[in-house]
Formats: sequence, C-alpha cells, structure tokens
Amino acid sequence: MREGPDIARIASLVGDPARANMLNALMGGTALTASELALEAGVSLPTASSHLSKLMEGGLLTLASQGRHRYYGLAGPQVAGMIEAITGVAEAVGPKRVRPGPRDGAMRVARVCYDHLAGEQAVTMLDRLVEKDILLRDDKEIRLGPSAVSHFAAIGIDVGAKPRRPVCRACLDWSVRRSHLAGTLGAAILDKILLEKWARREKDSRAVVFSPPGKQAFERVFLG
Amino acid sequence: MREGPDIARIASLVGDPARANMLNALMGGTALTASELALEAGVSLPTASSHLSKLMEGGLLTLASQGRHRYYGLAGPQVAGMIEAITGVAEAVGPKRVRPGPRDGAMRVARVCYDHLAGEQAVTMLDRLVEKDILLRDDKEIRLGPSAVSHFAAIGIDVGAKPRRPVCRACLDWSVRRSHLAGTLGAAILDKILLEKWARREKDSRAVVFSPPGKQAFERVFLG
DNA sequence: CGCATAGTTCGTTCCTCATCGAAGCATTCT
DNA sequence: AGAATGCTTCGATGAGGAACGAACTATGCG
Repeated sequence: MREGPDIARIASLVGDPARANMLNALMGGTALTASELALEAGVSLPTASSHLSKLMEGGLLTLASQGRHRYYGLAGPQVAGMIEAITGVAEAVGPKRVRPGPRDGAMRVARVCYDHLAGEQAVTMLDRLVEKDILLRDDKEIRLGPSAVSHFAAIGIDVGAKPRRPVCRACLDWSVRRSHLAGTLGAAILDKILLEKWARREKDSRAVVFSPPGKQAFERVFLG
Repeated sequence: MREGPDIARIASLVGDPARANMLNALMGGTALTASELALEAGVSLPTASSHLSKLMEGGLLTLASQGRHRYYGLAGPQVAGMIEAITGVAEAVGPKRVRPGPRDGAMRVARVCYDHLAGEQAVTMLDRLVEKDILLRDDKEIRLGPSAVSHFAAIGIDVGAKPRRPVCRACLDWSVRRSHLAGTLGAAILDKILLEKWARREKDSRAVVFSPPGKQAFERVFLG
C-alpha cells in the first residue's frame, strides 16, 4: 500500500463516459463551451457543468472566459499525451471489430491531435523534414535545422519569433506508434493545411480528409 | 457524442484506488499473487479477487497459473506506458508537496519500470550509448549499432539471439520527460545491475538505489 | 485421507456519484 | 430597464459498484 502521485484520481476523472467524451472532443484542439461539450457528451447542461468543474479541479482543463462564453480546453500537451496513451490501450485491448469503420481509416491517415496534425501523413512528414535536415531530431527533442527558417518562410510560416511554447515538439502517435510534429510549428502547419483548404475536418470527428489536389499540394510543399 | 475506442472503460479500471495500487505494484515488473496484491492495495482477499478479474477482463493483466499460485502481471509495455503517462499527469497537477520526500528523490534517480531501469540514470545511459554509436536512435526506433553485439558480449549480455520481443525500445520517462531504454536489452541490463549487486531495490517501492562502488562500476561499464 | 493454504463465488450492505429539473447569477442585446 | 442567452448551484433521486463475511473449489502436504 504505497503512496505516490494520485493516479487513481486522474484516471477516475477520465473514467466517466461523459467526461471521456468531453476530453475526446477537446482532443480536436479547439476550445469548446459548456453547451457544446454537453451536446458532445450527451448529457444535460447541469450535468456537464458539474463534470467540467471536476475536470478543472483535477487540473485537466483550462478555462478562458470571453464575455458570457466560457471556453474549456485541454490543460496541455501532457494531458493530450495521456489521453492518446489510454486511447492506444483501449484500441489494443478493445473488442476487435470485424472491419474497421471508414472513419477509423481516415483517422489513421490524418487527424487533429490537440492543435496539430497526427496520423500516418504527419509521421511521414516529420520523417521527411528530418531526412532533409530541415529539422534535427535527438530523442524527444526536435530542433530547427539551419535551413528551417528560410524554408518555412517560403511557405508562409514564420518560425523566427520565439514564443513561450516550444516551436517543435514530438508527440507520440497512437495509430502508428511513432512520433509526429507538435509545438507551434506543428500547429502552424495544420493551420496552413486548413487555410489553403488542402483538407477539411470531418464533421464531429478528429479526422482530417485531404482532397486529391490538396494532398498533392501538401506533398509538394512538405514532402517534396 | 462520437464513438471511439472505449477509453472510459480503461480509465475507470485504473480509476479505482485499490486497482491503481495493484497496477502500481505491478509496475515493479515482477508478477504477484492475489494475496500479495490484496495486501498491496489494502483490501481483503475477496475484494482483490474481484478487482483482479475486472482488470483481466479489461485486458490490462496477464495470468500465469503455477499450481495453487496464480501470478498476475501487467499485460505489456503499452499498458505500462499508459500508467507512466497517467503518473506523469498526476505528478504535474497533483498537490505540490512542500518538499519531495526522500523516496521521491531516489525514484527520480533510478527506478524499475516494468522490467527495465528508468529515471535519470537510465536516460543518461541511453544518451551515452547513442553518443558512442553503440545504439542508433531514430525517433522511437532504437537499433543496435555495428559494435553493439561485441560490446554487450564483453559485459556478459547476449543480444545476438532474436527473440519475439524487440531488443531495443524507447520508453518515455515521467520524471525526466525523455526516453530511456526498454526491450529485452533494457531488461538484461537491469538484471545485470541487480545480479552484480551494484544496486538493490528499495523495499516496497520501485526505487533502485546504487551503492557507491556499484554506481562507479555501472558508470564504468555503461557510461565509460 | 484429512488438514492447511490459495483463491473464487455469492449475497448483503452501504455509499458514492451521475443525473436532471428548478431556481439563481451573470452578461449581452434591444 | 427588461428580456434573452449562457452557465452554475441546489436538492432530490436512483443506480452502479466497492466492500466484506461466509461458504465453496482447488492444490499441496503429511
């Protein structure tokens, strides 16, 4: 009966279906209001509100008040990583479906993870960027290579500024079990993809589907 | 209200204090009997038995029957990884203790993670092995370098055989937030450390404490 | 065979906690 | 100011599940 960090407390927060649905929804990266999360979780507003205050108290969420709207978001990448890890186990031990649904396929290829792109496409992209020495990888640490600033500037992404958040960060992918690119650069790239309309977000899902020309453009710019 | 892998189911299994204690105990790597786990969790035998069957049904544990003894163990590295991830969050958001207990310090330096060494020492070791090109790291993938077989043979560790489990594997460290070495090689190294009595396991804890001469020997062999 | 040890199953008790309706604040719009 | 929207708090209800004692099964020992 040893004492350590209270993992039961954290796990039980995720362990309620309503809260799990909310957290899953927030893995999409955009902060959501209490009403949206209530809908997402399939519970009434009072119930959702109660869950949200528990998640807040547990330190899993952040809150940004804007007028009468209150936007809830994941507390950070570490929390997102934990949820990915749990998802991985659930996926592995879960009931093996006869055939993975089409949405599952799309999720494997490309999806939103917190605020950046995940899935096979994202893993391949990071591999290529490292291969071309635009990024330098050393374990979890990813740094900008010498040509990075000019390379991304040409695409219209400014990596020169030094924000509080790290520019590059590795994030473990549950479907491929390898890392993809997170951090402000990862977020900027996802923005770019959606802004250029190379891909659109699947309704009510974290899946990201590329249009055929969009995929070509993406590959030309980031993998080429 | 989207459907995905049932993360609430998995998280709620970890979310009960008794079960969390059991899982924590099993993070020590050695399989334990129901009675030992009951003691560990601070519950009666029937209660423990009930919890264990739930964990089994959830796919988090494996069972090895030996006569009238039934040894429970973690189902695999993925489960261990998930628990580390949850531990990391719990550690981060948990009540900041005024001063970290002495055992916590020891845990940070070196501890057992499933079947291999984790903590600062383990992270440093992996760094050095990569630096010396004995191991080659490429993202999550860690491969043996050209000199690896002879290098480890000299220490008395055979990495030539090709077992089912991967020889090398990266495992994320919750205290240092960097990777350390898992896989059969990681397990063999931990065996070596304990066999040579360079270190001993702290009673009732995952902590591993090196004796002064043991630490020297370890550093000579693996960091030198 | 009979006794001891290891573990599971059963039935009961009890308590936590998820849920929702109604009412209460707060902010914005007109 | 008054009405409407977004959200939280309160109170009551109900269900799930954690707990243990007692009885039952299985293995090992003399």
